[in-house]
This record gives sequence, C-alpha cells and structure tokens, in this order.
Amino acid sequence: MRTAIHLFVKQGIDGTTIKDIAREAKVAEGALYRHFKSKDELAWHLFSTHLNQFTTELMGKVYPEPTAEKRIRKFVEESFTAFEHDPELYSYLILQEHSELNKYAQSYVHPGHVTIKIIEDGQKSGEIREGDTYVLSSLFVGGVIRICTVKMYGNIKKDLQSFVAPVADMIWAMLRTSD
Amino acid sequence: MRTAIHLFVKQGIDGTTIKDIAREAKVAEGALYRHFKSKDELAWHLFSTHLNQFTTELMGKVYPEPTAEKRIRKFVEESFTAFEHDPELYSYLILQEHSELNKYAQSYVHPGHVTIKIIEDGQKSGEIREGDTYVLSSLFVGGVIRICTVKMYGNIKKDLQSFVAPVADMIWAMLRTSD
Amino acid sequence: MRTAIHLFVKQGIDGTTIKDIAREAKVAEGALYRHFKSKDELAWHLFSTHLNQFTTELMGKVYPEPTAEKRIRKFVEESFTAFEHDPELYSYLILQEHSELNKYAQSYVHPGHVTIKIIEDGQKSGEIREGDTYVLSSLFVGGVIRICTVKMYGNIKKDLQSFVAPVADMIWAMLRTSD
Amino acid sequence: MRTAIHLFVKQGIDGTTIKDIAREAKVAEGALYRHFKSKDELAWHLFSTHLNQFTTELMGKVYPEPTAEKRIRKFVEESFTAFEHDPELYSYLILQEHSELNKYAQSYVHPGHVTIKIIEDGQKSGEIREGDTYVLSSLFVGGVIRICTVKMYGNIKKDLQSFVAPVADMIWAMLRTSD
DNA sequence: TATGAATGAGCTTTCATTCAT
DNA sequence: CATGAATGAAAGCTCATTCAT
Repeated sequence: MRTAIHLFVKQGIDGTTIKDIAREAKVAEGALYRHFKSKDELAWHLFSTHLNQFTTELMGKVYPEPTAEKRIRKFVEESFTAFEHDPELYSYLILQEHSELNKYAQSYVHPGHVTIKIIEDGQKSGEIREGDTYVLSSLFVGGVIRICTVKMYGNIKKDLQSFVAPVADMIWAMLRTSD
Repeated sequence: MRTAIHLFVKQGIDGTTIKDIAREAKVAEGALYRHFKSKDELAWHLFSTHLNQFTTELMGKVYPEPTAEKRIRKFVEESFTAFEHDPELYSYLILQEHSELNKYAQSYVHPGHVTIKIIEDGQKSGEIREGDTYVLSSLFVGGVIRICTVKMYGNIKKDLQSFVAPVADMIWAMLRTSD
Repeated sequence: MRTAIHLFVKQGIDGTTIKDIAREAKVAEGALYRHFKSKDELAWHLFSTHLNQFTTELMGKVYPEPTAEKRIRKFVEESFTAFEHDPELYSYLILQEHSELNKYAQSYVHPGHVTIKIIEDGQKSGEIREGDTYVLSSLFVGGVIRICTVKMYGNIKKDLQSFVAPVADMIWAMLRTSD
Repeated sequence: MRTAIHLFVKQGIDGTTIKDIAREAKVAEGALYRHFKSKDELAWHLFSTHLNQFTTELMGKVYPEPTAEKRIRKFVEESFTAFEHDPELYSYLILQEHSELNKYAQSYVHPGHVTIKIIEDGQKSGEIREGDTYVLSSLFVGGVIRICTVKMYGNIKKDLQSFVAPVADMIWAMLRTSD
C-alpha cells in the first residue's frame, strides 16, 4: 500500500498500472486482488480511509484549544507536521485532486471541514471577522495547502516547522476581528 | 478543443479517450491527429499555451498598479474574473494537478510567479512584511485558488466578484508591514 | 464469424480465445470488438440469429405439406440437408448444449418447436397416435438429431440424403395411428 | 464430487472454478488437489468412471432379456429410472456434450453401444428390420435421450416412469420387422 | 492433513494511433 | 482533407495450481 501511494503520487492513479505496483512491492499482481476488488477500489480505500483518519485526528488535536487563535496555530502546526512526516501520503490525500475517484460518493471528511468549524465558532465568539465562512476558510486552508505544495516542489528550503509561528500569525492577522 | 478541456476537467486526461473527444466534438477520431501528434501533445498544448497566455495577461494587468496593495487587489480581481468567465479552462489550468504532464518540461509560467514578484517588490519597498517570499506568496495565491475550488464545488453561492474587496483586504491585512 | 463457429464447435465457447479467432481469421483482436461488445455477445449472436433463421426457414418448407406423413418426411429431408450443407453450423446450433449462453434469455425458437406443431396438428386430425405431445415430439426430433451426431463422429458412412426415405418411414411407423 | 457435478452441469466445466467448487463443498481449494491432479482430471474422472459403471450396469440389466422387444423396453425403463434417480448425474453423463474433455481418449462406453448391440442382434434374428445399424440405433437412443432433456427443461410434467410402456411400444413399432 | 494466500500465465478488453478509402 | 475500421500493445483481471503454515 505504501508502494501504491508512492506510485499514485508520482504517476497519477490512471498512470499507474497494477503491474507497476506489484513489481515495486515485490508481490504478484493477483495478490492485490485478494484484498481489493479492483484498482479503483484500492485507490479509493487508500484515499478515504487515511483521509478520514487524518481529519479525525486533526480535529482531536485542534479542538481542545481554547481560542480561535490557538486553534489556527495548532492547525498549521499539525498540518506541517503531517506533511513533513509523510509527504507522499499527505500529497495523495490533500494536495492532489482525484477526478478518477469522482465515481465514488464524494462525501469524505477533509481538513477544510476543520477550518470551517474554527471560523464559524470564531465568528460566533467575535474573535474572527465577519464574512462568508467558506471564503475565510478557503483563504486559511488554501494558504496552508499551497505552502506544502511549494515545499514539495523544492522552492521552500527550510523545515516547515520553522514557519509555524509566522504563518499562524499571518493567518491570524488576516482573520481576526480588526479593531 | 473546448470539448477536450471539458472532458479533461471532468474525467481527467488519462480518463478521457480520443473517442470520447471525437464523439462529443462530432469529428472523426483521426481528424485530431491532423492538428496534434498525440493525445498528450493535445493536453500539453491546451495547458501550456493557455496558461502562458493567461499569466502574461495577468502580469500585464497587475503590474502597472503602483502599490503592492493595489496589485494584490488587481490580482484577486483578475483571478476571480478569469475563473467566472471560463471556469472549466481555469480549472484545467490552475485548480488541477496534472501528473500526466510531468513528462514535459515543467517550467511553465504560473500565476504563482506573479504573486512572488508582487511580494518581492513589496518587501523591497517596505510595504510587505519580512519573511520567506515563497511562504508569503503561497499564502496569497493558495487562498485565491482555494476560493475558486470551493466555488466550483458549489459551497460558495454568491458571485466571486462580490468578494474581491473583502478578500483583497484580508490578504493585505495578512501581508502588510505591521506597525 | 465462420472462424468463430469453427472454433466454438471444435473447442467449445469457453475453450476458444479471442486470440484464437483473430489469428485464424487473420484480423486483429480489437477488430472483433467493433462488431460485438464481448466474446459472449459474439457467441450468442451467432447462435440466436442463425438458429432463428434456420427454424423459420424450416417451418416455411415443412408446413405447406398437406399431411403429417409428408411433413415428417420434409422435416427429415431438410434437417439432413442442412446438416450436410454446413455440418459445423448445424452442430453449433443443434447438436451442442450451450450452458455458457444460459445467462441470456433462453426463449429462442428451435426445430423442436416445428416437430411439436407437426405432432399437435397430426393428433388433432387423427393422423398421429394419442400420447403426450412432448414425448412424441422428442422421439421424433431426438432421433433426427442423434443421426447427425453419429454421422459427425464418423460412424455413419453414407450420405444422410440416402436415409431420408427409410428414416421418414420409420418415424412414421412410430407415430402414426395404429389400426 | 456431487458439488462438482452440480456446478459442471449448471455452468459448464470451463465455467466452473475450483473456488466455486471449494466454496460450495465447504472445503479448501487446495484440498481438491489431494485427490485429483487437476480440474480436468476431476471432470474426466467424474465422467468416465460413472459413465462406464452406468453403461455396464445397463448392459447387465438389458441383456438377460430374451427378445429384442423386451430389451428395448428394459433399456427405456432403466434409462428413465437412472435419469429420475439422479438427473444431474445423468445430465452430466448423457445429455451434455463435453468438448472440454476431447483431449482425453474418446473411447468411453456409452449407452448408445448398448442400443447398437440390441439392434444388431435383433437384425440377425430377424426381429428388427433391415437398415443401417447406426441409423436405427440413433433413432432409438436419440429419442430416449431427448425425452430426458425435455423433461429436464420442464416441458414434460409427469413422471417418466409412466411413459415407459408407450415409449417402448412406439420405438418397437419403429424398429420391428414389418409384415 | 487441510488451509487459503500467493503466484503468474494467460485471458478479455481497451484505446492511441494508423491508413485505405 | 476527413473518416472510422483496423491494428496490436498493453491494460485490468481471473483462476488453476502451489506451498508455507
């Protein structure tokens, strides 16, 4: 399954053959079919299971924080940590669009849902400025995602960890209620 | 070519067959080969030509603006306009990753380059806060892109045009030199 | 299609590969899929179309005959003619069971239906003895079919044509109203 | 082995997988290979052993009868009994063609051989009319087989036992020396 | 001895590309 | 030039058979 993610990220799902996966993982092609009915099912399983787990864990870590500002900071920190811990998996789950998987029900949970909740609650409590929740949330999560993408392509050199504080500060400056 | 973009966005490049395109466009399969050597060349041509043109035009509109703040605002405005004018094309150029096209030289120009220049110049002139140029740029462009993605999936209801001012303000609040 | 019938008869439907057919017919494998959605569809088309046509023609030739005795004779004659004219096709249509094709609607017309009609009408007019129509019909058609099978395996040496008269006589002796 | 026959009759030999058999019989796939070297050997064993035994028993029951007429009657009776006692096995042995098994020597004994002997001896003794032995035999055995086939497909409602006498009479009327 | 996961050859099917019409 | 049937390499998948447990 690691091999599959690796290849899916590198070559796309459609661009990866069962033979590729089997060869790289040193198993026979048929063995994959004992666990998954089809290549698409494998891709979907990898996607939905991990994404669901990741989002749930993220929620569990972010939400105990008491203020919007701290939640934002935690979200940034956890996202960067997740990316640097397993860039391939993060890329597969978050950075790539998977139009191949559109045939499956598209109601998976996504880190974007976490940011929406942070924004909503922050707006209710007056910590976060007024405005369309989805727009604010997109500015937030879109920035975090894009940083990972750019890091992946090699344009950002330093560890993302070192950017947690400034990035969180900037996002906070963007979202907080202005005086 | 419109048909091709439509199908590429809907089903992915690998997921779209020449037959699909030919049927939908009401031409023969062979006819496509008069204009493009291969399906990949078609996909690449569609991508690089339009993206290059789009970025160049964007640069031409954004850069005459005299201040960083106004450039940011113009960038947001032009991006939203482009998206709403032709969401499918914008999606093909900006919102999707095209791992299938990695075989081609990956040095195309991208709206991200425009934001990098805005940030760089703004940092030199003291208008924009210090910090890794790519990180700041990513926060900027990532937010704009994400708003389009979310709009496309239907979660943002109103015209993006109506969000130009608030979005530009927020990004400016994030990037400007704090007192 | 001739090649397909030839191989289906020789090796069974499941035992024949698309590659076999394509090689023997000197076309590419893909070419077959322009005309038939799948191998099974090819097998079914070959079966149902020809069998339907054959039965219809048989009915057209047999039924104008004025008496049961003459109809029986005509049925025997036409069956033997059909077999000797194209043993492979006849074998595919009549002599073999096709459990592979059971997935398709099994309501095709069959020469057995012709014999049932001959028997029914003959019983009504008093020419043919009483008894279960299906039983009498089976004795009739089963005998004719079996002769073709045995001929095919080489145990009957002479032309079936030379047996038309004696076979028709014997079947008539079996079925006619006894005094 | 019952399961195998059941599935072979229902789906054909090639259409039945080892997994099918193992699942239905509630044993492991590998277990079958303790008893048979291959799937084909299983199919062939099931076929040749039972058919040989059946034919031998049939011969043993039919041949003590003193006259051709009585032998015919006995043959019909025993055939119907065998079919009704175990329709699946009878179908596997007698009603179906097994082109898959053609790779094996095709010199198995078959009920048809019994009818040939009945005819031959009857012709020698003057009980049965002149004519090609194989043709007469085919009319005889073909009718009996066909009745079973039609019964199997549900078109004949009553027990075949009740047809023994009339069927034997009719076959006798067909085959006996006419005055 | 029985199990069932693993193997991999070989099957059906797809589809980018070619080319006679 | 445009067409679309034909090509055939290569894909996804199946399944008889093996073998470590």
